[in-house]
Amino acid sequence: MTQTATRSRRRADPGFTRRNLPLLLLQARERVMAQFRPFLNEQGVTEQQWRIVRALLETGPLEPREIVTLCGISSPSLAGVLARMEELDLVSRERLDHDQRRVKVSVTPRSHALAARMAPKIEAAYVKIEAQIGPQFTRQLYDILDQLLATLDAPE
Amino acid sequence: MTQTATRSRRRADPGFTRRNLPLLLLQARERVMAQFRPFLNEQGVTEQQWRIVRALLETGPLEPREIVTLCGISSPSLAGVLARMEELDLVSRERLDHDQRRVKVSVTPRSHALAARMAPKIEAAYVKIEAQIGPQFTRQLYDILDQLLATLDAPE
DNA sequence: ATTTACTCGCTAATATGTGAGTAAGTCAAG
DNA sequence: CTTGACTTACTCACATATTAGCGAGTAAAT
Repeated sequence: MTQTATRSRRRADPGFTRRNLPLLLLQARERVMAQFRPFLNEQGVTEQQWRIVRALLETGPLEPREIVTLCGISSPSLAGVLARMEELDLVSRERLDHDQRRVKVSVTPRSHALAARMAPKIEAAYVKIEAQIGPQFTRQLYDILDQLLATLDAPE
Repeated sequence: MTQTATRSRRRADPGFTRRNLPLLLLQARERVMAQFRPFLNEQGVTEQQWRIVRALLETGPLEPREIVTLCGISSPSLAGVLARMEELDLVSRERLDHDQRRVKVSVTPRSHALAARMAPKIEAAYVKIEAQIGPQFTRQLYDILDQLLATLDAPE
């Protein structure tokens, strides 16, 4: 009976030999994000909006194409996100003179003010996280992620 | 002038001292997922559907509450996902007799067949990934993620 | 038996992700 | 100068995420 059950389970269940890596990365991100989410909600910004504001502050004005690759937001999503952010006066958009296809996205005073309110809390959360997992482990984590990203670049 | 520019930039830009960890984890997951996505599309299943099928096959029938924590899908999302999966005959749902609030979600022959078609390609993709990043690095990656998840468990 | 607190799955409204496709703009070849 | 390949941002249809809240069901305390 046990034999039959085992046999039929084996026939039906492919029996995965590897753990679910995308799921592990998803859960890891969620755990980290949970440390920051309260501050985002407090300030009334979404994760995507904050990612874009932070990228613009660090890099200067960007074009949608660049935001897509830098922030990991798909082009169709970005269209709506930027429209809402412009409505909220978090960014401004303007066409480039020499190439009417392209757009320049810039920060506004309002997003500067937002970042000024957010930054201390974000920094404090990072300090707390690093204290929990240890400085050596923190370095390892960043190193591993950098190496993974460097190795698996071209989707093919 | 440069001084003025610098001064005004400093006033506006909080100057983040930490790299964007959630973004790094997001990008890492996306790079890995890109190795599997073609197979999912080929078989006509979404990422969430496949995560659920795989969890059910590995663990046996589950209740929605358990799927939420195991698969990292929020309860509101899961309602729609399960409804569509039931429509596609990928899972079956039934109320528990002794507690009418609860539901048991089970796999169907169709999802068994799906998994049988998927498993070899998934396994091959893992082999390819591990070959690219090396076996030692692979272990480090899983270890780091496990430790991170073990350390940052309770959101508070 | 009834109130009370709680659990569970679900709905509603809005924002974002995914896959396919499109219109306008640019540019090089004919 | 015009055609055709290409780029860029965008739209559309649908699936999922997020936040809040709801209604039925359960169980413990009255």
